[in-house]
Amino acid sequence: MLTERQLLILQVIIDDFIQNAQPVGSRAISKKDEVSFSSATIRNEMADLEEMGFLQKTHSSSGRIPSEKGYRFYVDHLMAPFRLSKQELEKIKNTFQEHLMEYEKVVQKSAEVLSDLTNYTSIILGPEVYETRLKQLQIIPLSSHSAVAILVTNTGHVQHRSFSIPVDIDSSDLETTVNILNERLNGVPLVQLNEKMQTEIIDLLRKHTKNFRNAYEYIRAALMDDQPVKLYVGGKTNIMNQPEFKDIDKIRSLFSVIEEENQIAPILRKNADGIKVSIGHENELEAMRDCSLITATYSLGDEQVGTIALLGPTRMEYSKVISLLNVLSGQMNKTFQSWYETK
Amino acid sequence: MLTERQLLILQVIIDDFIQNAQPVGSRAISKKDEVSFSSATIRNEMADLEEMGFLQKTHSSSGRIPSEKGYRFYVDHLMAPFRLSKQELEKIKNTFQEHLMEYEKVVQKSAEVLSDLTNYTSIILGPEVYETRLKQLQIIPLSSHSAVAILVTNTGHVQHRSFSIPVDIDSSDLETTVNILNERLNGVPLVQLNEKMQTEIIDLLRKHTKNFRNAYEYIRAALMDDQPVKLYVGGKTNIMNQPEFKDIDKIRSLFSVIEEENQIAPILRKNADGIKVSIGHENELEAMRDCSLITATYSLGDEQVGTIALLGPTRMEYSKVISLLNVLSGQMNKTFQSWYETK
DNA sequence: ATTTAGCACTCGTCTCACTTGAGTGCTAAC
DNA sequence: GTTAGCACTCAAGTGAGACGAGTGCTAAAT
Repeated sequence: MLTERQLLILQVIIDDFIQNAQPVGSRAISKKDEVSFSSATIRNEMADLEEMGFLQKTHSSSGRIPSEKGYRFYVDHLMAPFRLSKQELEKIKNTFQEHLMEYEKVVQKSAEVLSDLTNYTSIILGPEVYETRLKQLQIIPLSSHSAVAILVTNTGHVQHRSFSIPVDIDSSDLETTVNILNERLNGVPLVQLNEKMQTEIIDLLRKHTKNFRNAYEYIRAALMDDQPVKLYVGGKTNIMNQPEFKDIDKIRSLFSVIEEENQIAPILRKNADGIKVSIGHENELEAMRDCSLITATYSLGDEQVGTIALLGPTRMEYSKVISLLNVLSGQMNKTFQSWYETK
Repeated sequence: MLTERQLLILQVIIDDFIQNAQPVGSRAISKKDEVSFSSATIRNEMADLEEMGFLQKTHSSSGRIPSEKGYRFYVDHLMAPFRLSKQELEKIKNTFQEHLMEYEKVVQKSAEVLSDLTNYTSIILGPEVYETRLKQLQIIPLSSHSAVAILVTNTGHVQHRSFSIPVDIDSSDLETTVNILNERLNGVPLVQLNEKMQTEIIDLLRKHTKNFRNAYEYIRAALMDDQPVKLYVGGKTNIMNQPEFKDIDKIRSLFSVIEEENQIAPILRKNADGIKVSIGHENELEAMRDCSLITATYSLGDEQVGTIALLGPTRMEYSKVISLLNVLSGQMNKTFQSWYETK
């Protein structure tokens, strides 16, 4: 167990290091107001803390820096709650002021605000589109041999796909198909769409259209194989501001992670409610081994959940970031709830 | 005027430097097969070429590197045409094989292929959406107090906007308005939409709807103030592979340029037909002062024009890039023409 | 009149020894 | 238990020397 004094010293060291990114020496600590014992005493305590794995040295005669275990302890037990400034709260509020009624835009703006207020990189994962429900399906002909299929969900999400119409498809068949689909599939979650089509609609279509298989397949293909996991990223270049990332190779590998949706998306997706902090090697991805990722969730309406995350060095302002994510996800929830209340 | 020998030497130097990114010395040149004179002779010629401004030294006793004037001369007069390899041509073709009928996707793929084949960063500016013509307008209600407005163009481009419906708007008014707009505005270029609405449609609307001003304003606002200059970027991290960009500050400022659509878009937009090469300080933007930007145009249907560009260091494989852009823009033209032929 | 060989000179880069300073660990005194 | 004192460590900075790639110039060769 740690003594009071050790707790204090650990906290001071981590706070200082988060601020200055420099190893913290015993003399520097002894000068702080909240510390009243001599540097020698502190040295002894630091040696103990190091032995316990909370601190480490960059070289044998350097000051201490927090280890990942140290950060973990800090986040779990030590960290003082952060009071966001008036301006910061104001900035967040403003994001939700202009009420454009599209979650895409709100999310994009949120990502920008987050990265702006933190100097880290924000990543927001859009909500699971497949949990949303079909509102309307439409085929709009563009020319004699092409058309665009549009799918609208209850959240106002629009998904579309152009396709060319083979000669053996009758345009009235297409129309009939769409009508039937609209009638029968309204309110069905996108994720069940395929299944429902296969089981319930096919017979109906067979009855009412000449060449049902073709028209049906075309509409299905046009709308189904999209993979709409949208990622919104803000402040990509902020990564480069952090002194721990002055190495180009590190930046490059981090960028690859951020740009590749299928690398980062599953990691963000699998978070339960609340705020989760992943420090250094707690992250799955090799490229993030000296980063911390802090995630929170938000929900759109009743069912669909998205994730907000901030990516920074392990030397992160955990306290501030967590406060920010709390406030922001709360705002998002409130806003979206008011749009999509299902009562 | 330059002598034959000077031309040869200049070409050899630039070719070599483009390959190796190292200052080229007289001895290295004299060893090349196509060069038959001694290093001393070459030194003399190099001194002359430097005096004329085509070459420069990194320090007083270093080999020569091309100046911007040197690159300019190379591009205009010296450069040997590049023969693309079978595999490269194959890769480009494959991009257009799977015929997804959406220019957005084709353009995105093209950007990826370009950056992939060059190790530079590709930037493609989407076509001027406003030159496309309105195909259909739709309002799809989401709930009692919200709806999504969808606009489809003749190119299959879909633009949408959710909005909340104020209580004083009658839903039948909305419907009537949309019907009238569709009837009257089909085929009108988006850029004229606003004007046409103001002049021709307003009277009609006044006649047929109770509270025309509101419904009309809402639809207008919902669809108009989007700014759909889409930028497709491929191979962002390629920038970091170039040895001239091992400085983080340079990378950061370049990234800012690439990410900020309104910085780079106007520059790309203002290109005439054909291929244009901007070397170093010929670029307007400060951040691009040691880059070259090579742009080409493509057209979608008959009127709308977009731009493909490659961004790399001034030490760029001009010859290869120009060949690639030629082939790719040709392919894009061909593909899009077949989709949107207006006969 | 060119072209070339030869040589002195320049400058960046690498290495090595040396210094400095921040910081530690340990011991002995308080 | 706490602190002062001191020897020790190591990173980072500095300056001298060696090296090598490359130049410019001059004088000889073609």
